[in-house]
Amino acid sequence: MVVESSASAERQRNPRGEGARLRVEILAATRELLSDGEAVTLRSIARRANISAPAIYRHFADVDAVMAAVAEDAFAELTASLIAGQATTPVGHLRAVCEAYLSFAREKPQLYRVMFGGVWNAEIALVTHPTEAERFRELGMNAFGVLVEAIRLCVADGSSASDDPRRDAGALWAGLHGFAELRQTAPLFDWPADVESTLINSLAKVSPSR
Amino acid sequence: MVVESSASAERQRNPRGEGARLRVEILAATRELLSDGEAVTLRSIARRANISAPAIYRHFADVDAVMAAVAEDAFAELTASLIAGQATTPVGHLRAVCEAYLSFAREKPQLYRVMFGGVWNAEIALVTHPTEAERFRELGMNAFGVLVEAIRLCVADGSSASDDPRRDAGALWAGLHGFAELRQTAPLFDWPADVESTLINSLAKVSPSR
DNA sequence: TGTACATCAGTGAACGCGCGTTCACTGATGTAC
DNA sequence: TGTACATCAGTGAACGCGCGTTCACTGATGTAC
Repeated sequence: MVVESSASAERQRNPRGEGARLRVEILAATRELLSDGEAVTLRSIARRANISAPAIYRHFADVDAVMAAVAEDAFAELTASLIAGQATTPVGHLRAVCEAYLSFAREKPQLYRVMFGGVWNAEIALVTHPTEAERFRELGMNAFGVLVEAIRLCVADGSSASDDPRRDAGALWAGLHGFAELRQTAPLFDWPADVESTLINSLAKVSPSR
Repeated sequence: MVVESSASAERQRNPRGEGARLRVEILAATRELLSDGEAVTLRSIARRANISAPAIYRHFADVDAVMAAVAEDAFAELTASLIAGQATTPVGHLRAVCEAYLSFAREKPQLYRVMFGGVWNAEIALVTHPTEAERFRELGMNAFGVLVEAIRLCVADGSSASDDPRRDAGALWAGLHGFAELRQTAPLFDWPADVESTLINSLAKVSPSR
């Protein structure tokens, strides 16, 4: 049984200038709900963060604003994880980037869906929050740029036959996204073991390794 | 203003043996909500179908059962549309299949998401409705089989260099799905015009046409 | 140094809403005699 | 042929719930004098 009013007994208020601390606690609580696969509502966030529901309004305009902040952090994490790998060759780097992308999607599926899965309806957001939509486009382009650059390095190196890295990176992104999502959505489908390498080899036009 | 109780004034009850008629009206109402982008709830379905909410229970166990029936119909439609095209060559057929897939996803995005988008959480359904999950696997396999067969025909014809049509069809499905979804989710991304043909040419290993 | 006060982080009660689900019912229609 | 009755498609009121949002408030803490 959840007793919402017990919050005050367990929390102690943040000191004066540091109300911003609650902001990060709210975001952390939202992430927890997502990773536990639970429903994200303003009230469920408040319960997780052990605060009363109205306290969220001091930090966010509404529940969409919370989700936007979560998504923004997630984009930064994704981009960081894409470039985190160490590789000795351009092709090795490209493979590491793709693997990092799929790992992110597999390990944080709900978070991934907030970013790319249309949970947060893009078409509506485009109309109602044009500034935010543009911000996410930029964040997405940062991540996409890593992929384009990885292919470009392979081309420069002679290991990719791509004649249009941006187009091929777009197709590869589609392939990785589709694979990441369908693996979740259609787990009963008997996925061939080498779909990932097939996507990379065919779309980035590199030769199979080993 | 919606007056729910006016339903009886406008509808006339189905005759005795034909209560099943309401079943198809319920499914049609659900499809309308989806294509209008409105929320699908038991009550919203009832409002659309111009019946009272409890009337749905005579035909479906719950709202999930309605969605399952909608998805089932949609799979049949998708498979039918994939094989509807007339083509003179195997490669032409393959391209027509892929185009039909993307058209379905573009023209009925919400319906497509019910089938593949994880709106209807696959992992949970797997546990709670194992029989239904298996049923959907079969329906999905029917559609997928069209793609595999299209590549096989190209191989037989000498126009595809695929050495594993099932694997390449899996990768192509991922690519088409990812492209279909991201085009919706990330409309601000400046998609290259030829992503579709790049996916087909590279993953089905056929040479560019014209 | 002591005290009055402004600030501000957060609470708790309350609201109206739409939801899924239940229940007893209604009333037209087909059927049995 | 007429009538009583069973069937059955669908209604309408009611329930408890969780939701987002509002509002007046509380009470600890830093600051001004």
